[in-house]
Amino acid sequence: MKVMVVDDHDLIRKGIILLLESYADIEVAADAGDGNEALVLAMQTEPDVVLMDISMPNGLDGFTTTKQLIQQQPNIKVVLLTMHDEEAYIRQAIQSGAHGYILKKSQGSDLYEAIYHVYHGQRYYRTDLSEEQIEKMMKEKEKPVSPLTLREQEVLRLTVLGYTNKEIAEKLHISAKTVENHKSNIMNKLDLKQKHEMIQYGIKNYFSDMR
Amino acid sequence: MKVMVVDDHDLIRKGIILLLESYADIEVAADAGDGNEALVLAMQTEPDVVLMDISMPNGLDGFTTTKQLIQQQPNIKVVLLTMHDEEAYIRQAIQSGAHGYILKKSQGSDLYEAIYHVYHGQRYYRTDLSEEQIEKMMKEKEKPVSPLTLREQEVLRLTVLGYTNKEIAEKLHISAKTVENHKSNIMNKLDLKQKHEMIQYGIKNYFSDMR
DNA sequence: CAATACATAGGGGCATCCCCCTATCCGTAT
DNA sequence: ATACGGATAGGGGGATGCCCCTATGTATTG
Repeated sequence: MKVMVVDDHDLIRKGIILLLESYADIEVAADAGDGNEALVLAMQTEPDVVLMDISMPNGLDGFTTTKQLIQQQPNIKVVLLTMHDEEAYIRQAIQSGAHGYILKKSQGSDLYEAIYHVYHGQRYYRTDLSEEQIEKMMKEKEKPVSPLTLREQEVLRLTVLGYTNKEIAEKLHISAKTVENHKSNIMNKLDLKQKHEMIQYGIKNYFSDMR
Repeated sequence: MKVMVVDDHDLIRKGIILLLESYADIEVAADAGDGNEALVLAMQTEPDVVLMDISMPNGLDGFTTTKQLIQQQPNIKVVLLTMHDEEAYIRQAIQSGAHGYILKKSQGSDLYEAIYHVYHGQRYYRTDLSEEQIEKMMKEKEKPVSPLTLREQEVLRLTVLGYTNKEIAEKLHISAKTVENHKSNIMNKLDLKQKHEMIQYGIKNYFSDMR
């Protein structure tokens, strides 16, 4: 099985490569430090399976890269690797088309298991969520990850970062009044009464891998 | 050199162990998944060098564990491993007494370098900060990590979480006016002009490993 | 075709925040 | 002893935010 490893942390990537190479039937064909590099190297080396971290820099995160990779090489299998075990992450993983999902805290043998299963065309999601929940999410492929619209998400993100309505309005090229409306719609949709509930919802859902 | 590896992510830990074992003069004597386990195993196996992640669960993070480890075994050397390259982290590392500091994004060879140097009694801090800045921080061992007072830090933290002045005042049992004053003092101290700069400073310094 | 969702924008009004002051009390350091 | 930093609190005024309302254009969907 030809595997490519994608992770922006050099040290971690090297360690994972050694882990993979300890299996006789795995060959690490390439490794990349970001999404763009991954797309290029996948074309050149044509790996069977790509093992990819979700948190990556330069705007091209693991989800986005997975989508593009599968579009580019439809037969490629992708296993996402992350420390996050939250519904929003798993839903995004499913919607990105990833074939596998494993946690950094999981056992070393899960890594091989995941690659083996997806190589043979099987799905492999190892999370704390139940198989039923995963199945349900697979059937809801079109359901938005967030109850908020894209615009509302942008407004919320900028609000968490402390920008005033006026500043947000300038950034998004709309009027401050519209920003107010978006905020008010967010509060209604999520059935929130106080500003701090909205901020904390935003932090939890859009900044959980802040760094 | 007998080395112990401490990281709560099993997969990452196993990878790093393989990386270390590829060096002939390094022997991985033990590995631990949290701070408590690390303290116990360090007693039992007496490693020369401990390579430890900073972000760890159960309240006992890398800094705290380092302090306790050095108190328990004064001849032990600790190398901290993290993805954070920010002044606050490095200052805390210095104050915890850690002998080395390397980033997950750094090169594989830095890992060996760090262990080799601290084993031979030298300090090894590989960050984007200049050697002068590190030297300065070493001389300021007692200086608080934050330029803000404890009260200001509390106010900032609650502000980031979206609480209004009135709500913060109630939580801290002070008047809303005093909260305003603290905020204004924060802005002056940090030489900030806009609210979002303060919020983002707060996020960076008090919520960087949110999850 | 009608209904719905989404993004846009404004009016009016009240609450809150932010900024520039002044002020007191306490503890520590020079 | 005096000076300084830290925490507390208030006045006044202008800016901003938030809430309730109305309104329009577009796109999608039943």
